[in-house]
Amino acid sequence: MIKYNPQKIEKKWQKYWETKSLYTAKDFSGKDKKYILIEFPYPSGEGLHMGHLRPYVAGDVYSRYLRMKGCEVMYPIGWDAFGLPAENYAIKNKVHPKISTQKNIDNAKKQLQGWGMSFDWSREVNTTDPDYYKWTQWIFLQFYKAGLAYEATGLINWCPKDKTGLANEEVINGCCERCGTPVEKKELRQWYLKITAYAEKLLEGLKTLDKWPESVKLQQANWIGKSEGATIQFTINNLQLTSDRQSNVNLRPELRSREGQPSSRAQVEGISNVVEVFTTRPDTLFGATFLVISPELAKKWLDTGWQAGLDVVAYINERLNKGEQLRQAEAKDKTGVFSGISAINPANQEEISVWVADYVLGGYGTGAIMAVPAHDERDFEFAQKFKLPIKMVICPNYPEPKCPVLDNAYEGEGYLVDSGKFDGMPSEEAKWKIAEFVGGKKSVQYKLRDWVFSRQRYWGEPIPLVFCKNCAVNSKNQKSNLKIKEEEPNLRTTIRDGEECAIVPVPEEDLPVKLPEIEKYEPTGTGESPLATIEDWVNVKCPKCGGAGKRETNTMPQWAGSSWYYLRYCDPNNKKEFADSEPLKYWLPVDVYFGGMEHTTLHLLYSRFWHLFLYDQKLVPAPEPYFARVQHGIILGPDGEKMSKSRGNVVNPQEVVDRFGADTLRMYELFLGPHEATIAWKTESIVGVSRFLNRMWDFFGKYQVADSEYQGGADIILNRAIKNISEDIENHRFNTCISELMKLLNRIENYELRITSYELFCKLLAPFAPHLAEELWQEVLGNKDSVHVQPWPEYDEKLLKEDELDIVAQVNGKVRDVIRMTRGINHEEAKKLVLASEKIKKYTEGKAIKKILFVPDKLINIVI
RNA sequence: GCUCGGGUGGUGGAAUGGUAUACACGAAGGACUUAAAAUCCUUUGCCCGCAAGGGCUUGCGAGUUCGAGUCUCGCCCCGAGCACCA
Repeated sequence: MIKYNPQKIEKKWQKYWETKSLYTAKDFSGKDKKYILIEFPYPSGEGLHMGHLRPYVAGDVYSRYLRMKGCEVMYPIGWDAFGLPAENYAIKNKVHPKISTQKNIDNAKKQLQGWGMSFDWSREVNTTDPDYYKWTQWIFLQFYKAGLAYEATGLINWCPKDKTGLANEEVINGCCERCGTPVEKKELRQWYLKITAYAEKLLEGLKTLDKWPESVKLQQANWIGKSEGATIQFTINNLQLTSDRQSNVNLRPELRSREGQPSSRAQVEGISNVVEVFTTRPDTLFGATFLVISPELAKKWLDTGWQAGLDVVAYINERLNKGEQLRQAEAKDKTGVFSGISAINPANQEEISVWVADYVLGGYGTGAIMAVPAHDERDFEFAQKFKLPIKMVICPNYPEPKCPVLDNAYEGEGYLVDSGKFDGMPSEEAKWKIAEFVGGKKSVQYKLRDWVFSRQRYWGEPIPLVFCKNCAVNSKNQKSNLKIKEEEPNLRTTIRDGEECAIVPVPEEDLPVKLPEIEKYEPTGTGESPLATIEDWVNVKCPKCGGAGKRETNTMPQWAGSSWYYLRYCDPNNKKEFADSEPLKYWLPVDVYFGGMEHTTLHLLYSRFWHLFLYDQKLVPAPEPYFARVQHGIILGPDGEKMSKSRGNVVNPQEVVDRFGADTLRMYELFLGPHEATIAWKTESIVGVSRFLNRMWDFFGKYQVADSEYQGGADIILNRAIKNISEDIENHRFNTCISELMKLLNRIENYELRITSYELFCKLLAPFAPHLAEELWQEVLGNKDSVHVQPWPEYDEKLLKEDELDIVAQVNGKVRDVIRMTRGINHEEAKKLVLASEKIKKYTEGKAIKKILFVPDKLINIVI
C-alpha cells in the first residue's frame, strides 16, 4: 500500500484548486450569500505565525462548510500593509517600504496557499495600493466635510521611540501598543476624528448585535463609558488675578481638553466667578466639603490670569510634567495642594476650600469635581490625608438617630440626613430634586476621547488637505465686503507658520495624493512628519485659487485602511467609488467576523464608527458592519508563556507543515481546545492528529469497488456523526468536530461500507483536511469533480435512534445498574425490569419505595 | 479597586440538570523486529481488596432537587480588560 504523503498531495490539490478558481465568489448569485471575514494580515518580514493560523483556519472550515451547504460564500483576503515595521526596516536597510512590503506579501501568500486556505484571491486588496488608499483619503474628506475631522492643539499621547502621536486606544497600560515604550504627554497640533460624536450611536448599536460575544460588547461599552449626572456651578470667592487682568476679568479661554473637546469652563465674569463640576451624585451635594480641580484646569486658570501661590504653581507644573506611567504608579498615594481659593456650596451656602490635585482628571467631565468624602472613596482618602471635613449625608437606614462613624466612604444608596429640607428623602429620588434646587443641568459624560488621527511618520496615507494663505484672505474679504451667496460653507482656517491659512480639501479628481519617493524615512521627532522636508511635494498649487499652497504632511494611522477594507472586498476594482451600492447591498453585512480580542477597542470600534458614519452619509446599506463576531484565544508557546522571539518559544507553523503536512497542522490547531480559549501549543500531541490522518488514508485504502449493501449499525453511527459535526461547525466548536471525526473512524473502521458511506465520510472530512479529502474523493473513490463543491450530507432523523438502548437504573440518584431495554418502553414495564435486577434488589431489599421517577429512554430513579 | 471569563485525571480537554473523566497526548505491559523507529493489542481518575466487590472524586463550604461539573449563595485561587472617569 502506498503511504500517506501529505507534502505530495497537498501541492497537487492547491494547484488544482487555483486553476479551477474553486473559491471565487460571484456577485448577485441566486444563492444564499455568506460573507466570512478574517482580520487581514500585516505582511511582516517574519511571515505569518500561529496568531494568524487560528482565525484563518476557523474561517476556512466554516467557509468550506457553507459552500457545501449550497451558499454563495465570499472568503476574501488582503493586506494591511501600511505601518511601522516596514518603515523601520526601510530606515535600517535603505529599502523602499513598497519593495519590502511586496516581497513580504508574496511570501505570506505562498504560506496561506500552503495552509490550504480557500480565499477568493480575485478580490485581494492592499491598503498601500494608491487605487485603494485613494478611497481611504476620500472617506477622510467626507469626515472632514461633515465637520468630524478637525485640527486642534492639545496634550496627546506621544511615543518617544516611534516618534509619533498615538490614539487613546493605542496606549496599553501607559505604554505604546506597538513597541511597549512608556508613553509621554506632548502638546501638539493634531488631526482628530470626532468619534465622540458617535459615542451614543456606538453604544446603542451594541444592543442590536445579538451574535456578538457579551464580553466584547461589554468591553466596548466600558470603553465608551457613559455616565449620566448633572453639572453644578459653585461660586468662587477670592480668586486672585494678576493686576493687568483685574480691570477686564474675562477668564473664558477657548478651553479645550487635552484632546480637543470642549471641557472645563472657568467662567470668571464680572463679580461672580464660577467653577462648574460634573457629578453623578447630586444627592450628596450637602456633603460636598471641598472642591478639587485638575492640574490641567488649574494651568488654564494660570494662563488666563490667576495669580496663585508659589507652592500651587510648583505643584501644577510638577504634576503636568510627570509621565503618564509615573502618575499612574503613584496613584495610590493622593497628592494635592490648597489653592488659596474658597467657594460656596450652593446647597447650604457654606464656604468650602478649593484644592488642586491630580486625582481629578483634566480630560473628563469639566476637569473639576465637588468632593464628598463621606460618599466617595477617593475623596475620603484625600480628606483624611489633608484633614478635611467629612460630612455624612446619606444613611443606609432611616430614620436612624445617629449615623455610624465612617472608616471608609459609604457609596451606596440610602436616605438623606443633614440635607436641609431633603432630609429623609431616598437618595435616588433626591438626585434630580437637589440638582434642580441648585440650578444644575442634566449632563451625560463619556470616557471615550476623540481619535488622534495623524501620525508623524512616512509609511501611511497622506492626509489630503492643502493649506492656502490666499484663500483665507479671500474668504475674509468676501465675508466683510460683498455678501456673496456662494460663500464656502465648509471653509475653515488654521494657523501655519504664524499665518492664517484656509484648509482646502484636495478635490476628488486629484485623489489619490500619492506618497512621494523619499530618501530619508527617519521620523524627525519634533512632531513634524518626514514628508515635511520634501519641498517639491509640500509646495503645491492651491486646488481652489491656484495660488501657493502647502500640503498637510502628517499621515493617517494604520487603522485608517483597515476601517473599511471589508467594504472594498465587495467591489475591489471599482474606479469610480469606494464600492458600488449594489454589491454592498448583496454582500453586507459580514456574516461572521473571525478575529482576536486585542482589537476589541481598536479596529473593531474604529470600523464600527466609520461604518456608522458612512451609513449616515447614505453610502452603506445598514448601520452595523458585522453581524456576528467570533473571537479566538491566543496560542501560547509550549512552555505556557506568550510566544516571543526573546523567549525562544516560538513555534513556526511552517515547521509543522514540513513535517506533518498542512492538514495535520489545521486539524491539530482546531483540536487544541475551544476556539476562544488561551491554550499552550504542545508539539508532542500533534502525532495524535497525524496518526488519525494516516489511519484515514489506510481505511480508504481498504476500499474495494465490490461494496457491500449491508453495513449493520454503521448507518446509525454515520448519521449521528453528520448531526454532531454539522452542529459543532455552526456553533464554532471546532475541537469537538475533530474528536467526532476520530470517534467516527474508531467506530466504523471494522465495518464493510457501501461506497456512498465512504463518500459521506470523505465529505465530513473535507472542511478540516481539504487536501486529504480531495485525494480520497478523486483518486481513491474515483470521482471527477472536487469534493469541495459536493453537497454537505444531511442526516436522517429516523436513523439517529437505535431500537435498543441502555437505561440507567438509579437508587436515590446513584447509578446502580444499566439495563438494556427497547426504545419507547413505558414506565410500568421499565419498572418491572429494573426491580427484577439483582444489583438493584441489593439496595431496595427491605426498604420502602417512596417513589419511582422515569425519564423515557434515559433512566429510572428509585427513591427509598 | 472595578468589570468580565475560568478552576474537571499525569497533560490538552469532553459532558441539552440524568452513566463525569468522551477524544487525544503521555505512561506501563505485550505482539512484530537481530535491534530501534513506526504500527497493532491491553491497562491507565483516586483509595481499600488476591478477587468478586465496595467507597471516594469536577477549587472550598453550604443550599435547591429524586438526581448538581452544570442552578443559587458565600469563600479561595487563576486569567483577561479597565484603571483615581467623580
